[in-house]
Amino acid sequence: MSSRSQTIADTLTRAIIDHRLVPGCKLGERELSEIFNVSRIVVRQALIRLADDGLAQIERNRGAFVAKPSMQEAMEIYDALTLVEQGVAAQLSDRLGPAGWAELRHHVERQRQAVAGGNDALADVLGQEFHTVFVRLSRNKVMQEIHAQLVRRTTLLRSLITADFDYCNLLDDHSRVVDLLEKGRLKQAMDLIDTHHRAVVRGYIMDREVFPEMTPAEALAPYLDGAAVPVAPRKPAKTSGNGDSATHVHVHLPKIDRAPTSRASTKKTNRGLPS
Amino acid sequence: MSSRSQTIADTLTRAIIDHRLVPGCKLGERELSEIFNVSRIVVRQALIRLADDGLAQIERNRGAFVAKPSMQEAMEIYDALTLVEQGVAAQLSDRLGPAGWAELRHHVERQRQAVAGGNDALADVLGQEFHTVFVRLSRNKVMQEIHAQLVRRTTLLRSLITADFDYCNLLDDHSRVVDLLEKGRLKQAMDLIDTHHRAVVRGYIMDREVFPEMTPAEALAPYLDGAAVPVAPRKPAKTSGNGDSATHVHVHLPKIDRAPTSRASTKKTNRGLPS
DNA sequence: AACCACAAGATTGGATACCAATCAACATTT
DNA sequence: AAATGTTGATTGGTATCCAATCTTGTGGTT
Repeated sequence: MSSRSQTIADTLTRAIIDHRLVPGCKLGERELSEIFNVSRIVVRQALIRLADDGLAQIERNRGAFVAKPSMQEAMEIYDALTLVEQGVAAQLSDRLGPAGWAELRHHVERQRQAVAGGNDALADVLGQEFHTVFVRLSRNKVMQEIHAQLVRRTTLLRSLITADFDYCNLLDDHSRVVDLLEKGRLKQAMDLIDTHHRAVVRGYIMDREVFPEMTPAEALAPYLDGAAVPVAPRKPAKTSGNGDSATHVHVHLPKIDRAPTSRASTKKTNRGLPS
Repeated sequence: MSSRSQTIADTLTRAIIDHRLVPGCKLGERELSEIFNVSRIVVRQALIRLADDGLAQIERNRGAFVAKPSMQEAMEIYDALTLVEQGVAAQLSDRLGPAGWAELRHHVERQRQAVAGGNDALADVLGQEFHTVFVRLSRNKVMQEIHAQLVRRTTLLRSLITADFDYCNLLDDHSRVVDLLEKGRLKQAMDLIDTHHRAVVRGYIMDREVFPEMTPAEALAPYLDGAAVPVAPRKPAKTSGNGDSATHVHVHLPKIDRAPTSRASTKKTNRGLPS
């Protein structure tokens, strides 16, 4: 059994990438210690882990908040992710054996069937997973961990932005990347990876503020007893600034202009996560 | 001022990359708390940070030790580093302006002068720094942090292995990488980066055990009062197994075969760090 | 009404003391 | 000598306390 602070950090990480804890949300020590029924010190250790992973930021004497990356940082994260996946692609094009290619194709096929069957939730999960499988085939655990961390941060970003892209065009990218790589057309594959990520980023419109729809206690409740995992807790981001009806609690506001500035033209919200 | 656990983690990191704390060395909570004059809790937080960075490993109910990566992990770290630097090279070849190229050339020139002047210590530092400057020019803080972390881990590796390579051949690699990149010969530059790192790794012979030559208290003493930074505390790795004269304290031994197995043909020890 | 100063409350960072569980090394017994 | 307790040391964790700092609310001033 690993340490308790680790399991709490894992739970918080889970809640963040599930968008149940949104950027800017305050993670108070006392509050969390009551939720998890541990001492404040264990909570603080968990928060240190989160901060090291870039998912939270700790401000001295102010406390910890779910990280709220700037647009600049968002671009950097996607650039880094692109760089890593391109590099892995280059390695795989040399070293990957038949079994590896088969696994990639199998995965793509499973996702295609999910899409065909209308199972959007599964398709989303598989789409996310593709990148993970891709990197795992490099058989480099260090690289895997770096990649996983970047993926978590991109997932965090998605609750801060409003997606606005042509979703369907992204569906075939995975398949084409595998094709290109296996045929040895590395350059084209790398370009496609770049385009793939750029297509996601370009559609992003970073909203000024995001309002939590529940308290940390409510957000974390589903994870506590190790019971049912919530299937699709994500809702489309509310971008209208005056939607102040619900309990907008515990959000850290810079106390300046919470004016309604973002009227995103939401062709398609990021309910379905890009992959 | 940042938190105390952060400064302690920084100090320990420093001591590790300076090879004053060697892999396997036990980092006891009570001992460190007395050294730094803080409570055990702060020390534990610092150790969590170190473990997250891959510089320490915490074993449940056993304590924290300076990380002792396997040969496999060492290869993976170098592969990851290669991948990152190749990716940065690809980005720079597109995006870097004249000022950037000038900075790189200036840096190489400074190192060359240091070598010419016989200032080996400075040359080593500059050689290490080149990679950092290189990545910084990508203007991607996320990538910088990932790279810095990998560099720290490679530095850690160097106290676990015995270098055995032709040192002089590496000296010009930096200059040639800059040349190739500026001329747009990206592929060759990337190959050279790969070769550069491979040349380092291939010369490595991983020793079975490494014995600390001082207690953590002695190792950390120079950093405590923020006073003099030790210039070159590094000694060539002792590889003869029966050199059991000094105080081999606090090392974590698996209790099996501490037999003298490594008789490295040390053409040139890694007193001067490869860069 | 806007604005500044100041006091009160809340939160964090940290110290200390204490306890249970576990591990390691030693001592004992066979 | 090997197996088996026993004991001490270390870790993981809790509870309590305290100082420093931040936030907030209050009240006076313009």
